Amino acid sequence: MYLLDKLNEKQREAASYGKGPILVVAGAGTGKTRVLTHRIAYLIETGKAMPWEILAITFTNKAANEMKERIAELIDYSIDRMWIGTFHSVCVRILRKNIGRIGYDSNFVIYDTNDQKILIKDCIKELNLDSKKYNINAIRGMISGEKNRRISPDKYISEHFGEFYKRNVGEIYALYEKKLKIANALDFDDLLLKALKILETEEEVRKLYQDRFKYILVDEYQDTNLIQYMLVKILGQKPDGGDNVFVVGDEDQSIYGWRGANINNILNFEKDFPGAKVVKLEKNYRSTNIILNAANGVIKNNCQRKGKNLYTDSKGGNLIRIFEMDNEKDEAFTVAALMRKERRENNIEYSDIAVLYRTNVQSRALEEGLMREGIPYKIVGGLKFYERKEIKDIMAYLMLVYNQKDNISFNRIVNVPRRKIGLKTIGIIEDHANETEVSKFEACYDASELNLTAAASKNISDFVSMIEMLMIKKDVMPVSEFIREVYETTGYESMLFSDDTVEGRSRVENIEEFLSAAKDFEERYEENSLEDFLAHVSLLSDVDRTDETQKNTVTLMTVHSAKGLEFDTVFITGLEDGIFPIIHQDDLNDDDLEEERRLFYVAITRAKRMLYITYANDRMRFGNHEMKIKSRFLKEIPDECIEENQPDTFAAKKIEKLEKGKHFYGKRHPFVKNSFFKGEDDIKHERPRLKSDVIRPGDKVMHKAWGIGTVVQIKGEGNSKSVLIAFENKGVKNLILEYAPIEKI
DNA sequence: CTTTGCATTATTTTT
DNA sequence: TAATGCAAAG
Repeated sequence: MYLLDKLNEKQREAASYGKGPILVVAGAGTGKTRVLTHRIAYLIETGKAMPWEILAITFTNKAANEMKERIAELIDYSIDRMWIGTFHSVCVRILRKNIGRIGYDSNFVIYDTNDQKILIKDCIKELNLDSKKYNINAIRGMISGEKNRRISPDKYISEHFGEFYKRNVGEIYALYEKKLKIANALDFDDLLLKALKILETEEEVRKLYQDRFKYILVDEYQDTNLIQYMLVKILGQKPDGGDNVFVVGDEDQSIYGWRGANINNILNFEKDFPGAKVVKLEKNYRSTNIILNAANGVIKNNCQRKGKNLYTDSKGGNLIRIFEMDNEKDEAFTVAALMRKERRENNIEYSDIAVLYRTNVQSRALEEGLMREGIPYKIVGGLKFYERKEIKDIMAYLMLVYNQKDNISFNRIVNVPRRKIGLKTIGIIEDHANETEVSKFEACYDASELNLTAAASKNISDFVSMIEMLMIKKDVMPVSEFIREVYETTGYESMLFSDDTVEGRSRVENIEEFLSAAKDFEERYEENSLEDFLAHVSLLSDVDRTDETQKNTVTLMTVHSAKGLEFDTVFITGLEDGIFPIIHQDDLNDDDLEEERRLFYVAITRAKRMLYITYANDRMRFGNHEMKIKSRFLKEIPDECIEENQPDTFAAKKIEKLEKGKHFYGKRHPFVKNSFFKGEDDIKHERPRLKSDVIRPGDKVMHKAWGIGTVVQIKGEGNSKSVLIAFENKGVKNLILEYAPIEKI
């Protein structure tokens, strides 16, 4: 069939497989997305399924969108009614329709990690427990873990009744669940759990979806957890008794064990789904032979794997260059210098370059280095737009208007902007809410009967009427307009406008950006109600959130975020023992080490052509200098793939210069040169020069000495290109483009 | 009721 | 280092 012509034999075998369970073991870069999209297209084109009879589950929304686009190119049918999304978004869809059956209202809200923590904190306080001994993050993790093992609070308490600490954790867990229920809210785990529960207990619903989804496809199967496995299992069951699931994954890329993902889901697939077919894709189309050999050399040290060896037709490739650096600032500088070199010598666009690291904190030093060096970059997951206060506040308004039981959102905004509703007023409301077992907003209706001052009572009722007005408006306005309405009528806008600081202004800008994101959402999706928007925003992953409009910038991200992506040139930074592999508290068990190794394997296999690895001898952590030794993983890369380097001459010269120079900064350790880039003058003349193609007559430029000017004319070619610039008050100057300290503005 | 300042503590990875 | 929390003062 022509559709499958472009696939290799193995890929075709997988894509055209008939009914029954099948596992496609797809190594990195072996074309698994291709197989998935072609299989879906194949099922539709051959009449085996209609678009709405297909359910495809991806790891991120971005992956889902890309898959939709690719499928749309392959087939003539409309894909609108095809379900493609993450486990979480698919479950939300199921829940909106059916959650009434298990005692929730269909207008539930989704609580993110941050909301969870607030809730847990409230629980600890309410139970009069010592907040020092009960660590919120740890407890959040424990609750999530128990939920995913389907252990109820009661069960947990009875299992640990003799253990004081754990019993109390159980009490926190119980209260946490109760509070969620009162708020008609679900956390991330609940989205999957409640959907599963409905499918298990409601036969009608189960039959409906089992019937509807004739074919189920799951990507990144190695990162599914117990609940996700059960969802796949139950949805995949067909009337004829067979399981109809098509899963794609790679045990060597299982990197979410800490989140409950179970590598055994993929390792035991054939046991779990009797009669399963297994197809292995081992031919790699992404990386050079050298990079593949390095990756194979590393991953073969793992035991938890079925074993496979990636190969490629392409021969050779560039050696992997490994750099030993003094500290993280040098590391950043060297990365920047090498990037510029790649661009200059190999014509590599910045957008084809990625810098990967193990932990998010490492991005800071890199960011500073790139900024100083004038290399455009974007950070995935770094500064979280949707976690900024102003965005969370507006979101809280939206959530409260949507679901008046949402106590977390209520707390967030009752008094923002100031409405003279203080802690004691809220306390009284809260007590009343607890007594009568209603939400705080609902408790506000009784404000006049409570022991409040007249003023407080009035303030509360004004607040209530404002929210009620918005509740009416939400149904008659498009989301983006409605959000603006909220922004204005709640007084949030005037609050921001009255703040004249830089911070205040950037908040206004952020809100504007948020509004345009809402507008964009409204135009892009057909299901674009407030409800859809709220779910959409809650379920965005870091990769989904990154600004795609910024072109030609390098990308900085964690290795986790890089899963599924590829770049021409990749830098893996911080290859130090204790950082990568990360060691938490002195212990690193074998399972953890294997996961770290898989993570390193994922990092290596992101690179298509060129791979750089760096490590620093001294890294600043918690404001202290720490001595580091190079990662044990580096020894696992076969020698013949590596070229060990000192920083290249460009950087080395610079370091030398600074060493004997006067730039010794740092308050606590004056003897360590830790502010490498503070030497402004040294940097300035090595800044990237303006490329002639980015500057045109009419452009405004900033010159270091002469200030702002306008480009009049560009003369000459190549290196000798010169530019005529008219400066304000300084006359017209002729400058050699290559050396001129000018920046476009 | 709000703001300020000092002290403490946290860093894996994220839907 | 930077973010958060708590106490004290305005």
